[in-house]
Amino acid sequence: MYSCGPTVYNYAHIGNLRTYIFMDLIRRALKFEGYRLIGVMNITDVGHLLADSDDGEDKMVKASREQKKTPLEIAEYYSKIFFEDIEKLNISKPEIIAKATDHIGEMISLVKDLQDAGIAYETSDGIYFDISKFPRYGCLSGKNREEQVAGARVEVNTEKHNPDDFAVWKKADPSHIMQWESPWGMGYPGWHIECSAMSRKYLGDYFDIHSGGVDHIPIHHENEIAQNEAITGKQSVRFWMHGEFMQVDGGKMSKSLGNIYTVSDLEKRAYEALDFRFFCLGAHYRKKLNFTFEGMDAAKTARQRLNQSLLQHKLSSTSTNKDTLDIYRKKFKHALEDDINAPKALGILFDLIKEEKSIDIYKLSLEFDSFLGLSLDKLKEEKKEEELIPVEIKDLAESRLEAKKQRNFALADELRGKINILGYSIADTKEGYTITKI
RNA sequence: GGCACCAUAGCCAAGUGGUAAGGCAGAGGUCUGCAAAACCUUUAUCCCCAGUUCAAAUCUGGGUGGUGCCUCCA
Repeated sequence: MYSCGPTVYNYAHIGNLRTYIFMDLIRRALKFEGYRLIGVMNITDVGHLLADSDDGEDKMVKASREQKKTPLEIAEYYSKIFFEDIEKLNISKPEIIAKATDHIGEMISLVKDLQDAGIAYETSDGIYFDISKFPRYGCLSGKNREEQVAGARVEVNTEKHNPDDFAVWKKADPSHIMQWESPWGMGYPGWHIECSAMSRKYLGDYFDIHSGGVDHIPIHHENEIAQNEAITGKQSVRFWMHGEFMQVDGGKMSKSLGNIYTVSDLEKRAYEALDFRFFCLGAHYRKKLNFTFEGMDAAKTARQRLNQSLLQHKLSSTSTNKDTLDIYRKKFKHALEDDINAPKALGILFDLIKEEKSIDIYKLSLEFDSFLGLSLDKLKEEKKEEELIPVEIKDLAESRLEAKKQRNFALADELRGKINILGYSIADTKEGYTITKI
């Protein structure tokens, strides 16, 4: 399986992350079903152009200029954050992580093969893929090229044989920060070539699954197919799987609207990364999902209750009969097999935990969690903060307990008020009380 | 302008021919001195119109509304 990974020039936002959660769900579903899996994900640290597929500045170069760091520093910094983010989200790391800059040789070699086969040609500014040599071009998106108006928004490059020909290699002028030696002088790869070169290196000419965001269908993946298949003449990818976009407040996410959020933005608002994962699990991957903080609140509460309930199952010594468990197991498996229906699977888990408390249900939930990835095996036993409660507060709580015992509720309520004002809340339990920081 | 997709309770969201999963919120209740938490119960006929069918949220046609893409984007 090959998955389009991040271009590490900025923090990953919740939309990006939804797609990686989607990738993770494919991976987990396959493993749940007992498949062995080799997953490859690229890290794009060069060659991803900003303006359009052939012209404009490289994203890495732009970030490097703006942040006054070298492209390498930019890539390292954002890669690090990316991997921290996906770890928090319980996104399993693909078996092979492939950095574009580590594979320039493979890319050059592929470009050369294309050129030697007469599929790519040289112009004054680079090597271009000739789509007239690949009649199936556009097969993935069903795009009819005749209907597209060439150059409607992009100035037509007169050296190109066809308007949709795209660069597989760009020649660099001496001032360009990132460039490598090649048969065509100094230059750098086109964005699309990296995925072809790296997927072929690790997975061969034909592999099972390729995942990515829906936005990649019309250009990036069409180009990838062209690069992969023009030479071999054979199908390269068995299944293309695309994750739908996330929207925010019913519309597009964009910087100008200020509605792009990162994991740390969510954390600042007191959500855990797993609340976001839970939120994503609530919708099918092929459907747009509307992100709102109301929705995040719902996810957060639901997850808390799920954990709470599971904790009770865990502590139970009762057992559940096998047939009942098997029915749930079967339903859950069926949901996964139905195009990875995570929302349905989640619903089944919620049905399951409503059964009578039993250790078997806890165990089965852990099985389910190997797909859901909600860290159900790491339930918080609470109480951790007990130690951090100031003595002052503890004294007030003790006084309140004493007042309660003497049925002096007026005093008890007054003391509770004081505790609240000091930033703590107190809740009574059978044994006594618990204090938590507000 | 072209191409897609979507439209299910207050909100999010499953459901692709057989009579509406799940979550959040709300309401009622249990528990509690009270409260909080927790737990239990409860809340829809599926945008509109026409058609196909014994049977439609699910299929077809026509509306209406929304979103996305057509340029880099997960």
